[in-house]
Amino acid sequence: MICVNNKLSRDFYLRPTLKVAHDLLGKFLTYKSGSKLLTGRLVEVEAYIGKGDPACHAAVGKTKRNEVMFGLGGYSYIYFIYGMYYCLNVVTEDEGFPAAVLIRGVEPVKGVEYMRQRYSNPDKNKLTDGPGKLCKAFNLTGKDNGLDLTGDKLYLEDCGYKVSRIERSQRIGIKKGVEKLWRFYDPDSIYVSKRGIKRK
DNA sequence: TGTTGGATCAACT
DNA sequence: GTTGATCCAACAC
Repeated sequence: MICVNNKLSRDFYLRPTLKVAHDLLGKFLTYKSGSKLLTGRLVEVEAYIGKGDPACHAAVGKTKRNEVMFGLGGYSYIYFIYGMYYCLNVVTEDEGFPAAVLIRGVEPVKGVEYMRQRYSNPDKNKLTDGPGKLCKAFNLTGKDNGLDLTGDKLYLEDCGYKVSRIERSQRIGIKKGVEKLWRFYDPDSIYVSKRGIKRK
């Protein structure tokens, strides 16, 4: 799949978060790690919207950790969790409205051998089927928080790929706001996260 | 200054 | 189905 400089514009991210989440499926995520180019196609995402969403980090108000979510859409929000993992989010909507889309799963497209190097088990097959795993594979950490997604370090592109089916469900791994059907995924991909499959 | 729990994953039983 | 790994932001004191 050839894809040259077709980055999603700022306007893409400034739309309502549920629309952005839905439209992100099938888009290509690229990260430049040194001289390496790492790319994956999005297959699973979740929306976290505003102070009224109890599962959203912004529900407690603006803090040092979540402040990028309060800013303009089209930036990365990366946070550390469970002492071991990072999670990548895409900030959405206008400045002052805190919302983001969590990237939960991608299909590796480019740089797979480099992603594999980051795991101790060299035979590991599924490297990007889960939010913590894909950050590890892409070498995304706290240093990449707040990056401009219309820039050159970390960005999303439309490569003309069309997802044939999109399904919707409850979000995974949260205790509050469980009733909202704000998770979107491609049911035909094997890179949908394991917990995501189990919890149906 | 101290405590607590989390948008996870892998390795167990 | 359960548990351990392992950090830091948030909040209570």
